[in-house]
Amino acid sequence: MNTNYPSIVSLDHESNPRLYETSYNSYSPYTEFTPPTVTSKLEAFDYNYWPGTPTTHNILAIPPPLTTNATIDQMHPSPSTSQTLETLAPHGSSSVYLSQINSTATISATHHHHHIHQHLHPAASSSNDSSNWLPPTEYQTPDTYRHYTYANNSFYDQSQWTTPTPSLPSIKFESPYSPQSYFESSNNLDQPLSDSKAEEEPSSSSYLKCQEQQNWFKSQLTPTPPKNPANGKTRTRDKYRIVYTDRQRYELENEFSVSKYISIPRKAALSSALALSERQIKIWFQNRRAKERKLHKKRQNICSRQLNNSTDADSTSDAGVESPTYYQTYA
DNA sequence: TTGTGTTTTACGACCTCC
DNA sequence: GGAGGTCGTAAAACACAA
Repeated sequence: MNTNYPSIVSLDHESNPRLYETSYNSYSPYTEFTPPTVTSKLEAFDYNYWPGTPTTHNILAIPPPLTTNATIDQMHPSPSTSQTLETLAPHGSSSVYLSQINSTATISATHHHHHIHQHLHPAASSSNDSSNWLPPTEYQTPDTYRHYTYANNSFYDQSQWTTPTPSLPSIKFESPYSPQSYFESSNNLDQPLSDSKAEEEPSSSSYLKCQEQQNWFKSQLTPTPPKNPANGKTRTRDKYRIVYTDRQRYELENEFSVSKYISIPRKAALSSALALSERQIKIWFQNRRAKERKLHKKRQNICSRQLNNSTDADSTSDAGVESPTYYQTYA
């Protein structure tokens, strides 16, 4: 079976482009991990591909409306619009329907993940409120496509960008985060294509635009930097701490939901995938466990108060997070 | 807008384990 | 001794009521 999958690299078509962080905030609160409702899927189009290093990802993919020949993912059929939802699974990975992003969406990708998305709808005032969604006829076709061929359970990149359709207005991705000078030197996340593919790229405006988009996306992997990252210290007078992007938090939370203690290989993988140092990953997990303990303690206090239990001597236990055995005595 | 409380990064002190 | 754990805390970022 051969199916052309449209892989879209698009500009956000909204007049006020929303950043990745905003969208995640709106339907997938990383702090609580409440699975988003089914309806929220219609707020965004996501396209994903994996040309690099190992990582784990959650993916949402909804095809553009013109892709009538797209295969519908049988595992996650759309509840309302049977022809428009699909999941995309290049290179043996799988992607998911957003409503399941926190339950069954953990994906072991074999390659680095780059992610560019397009909002198809204005944000719903609530996740169940579809009254202000744009109708499908209002979807905008992205200006460039890249086709994959699906065969033998794999996707094969045909390595050709479509000719841009009438150019979109020039949209500058002026993220408030990540000055270019910072992320340019930070890592190798600007390798969205395999080496062999890169030299095949036409030096067209669409390709340059694509690169610009990838740079923008890369900025979403890069936290607000310290003023002077070169000195090796992040706690400076200028910048006491940086703020992680929602995607970084999301991936960290995802990992935390799998295990409260991160393994060394996973730490290295996350460090690479999220453009954070291993020390930052380690400390994030330490802080996250502390938060868990704090929340658990609070819940316990409430519970014990409700039970009017006067014997509260044991209420300081750390049951929220199970420590490694050799730390339990210390704790 | 401002004041205030909470959450998020980041670290030091101190500890255990290997 | 080094890595990584908890605990406590600083300060930035954020949320929100007034």
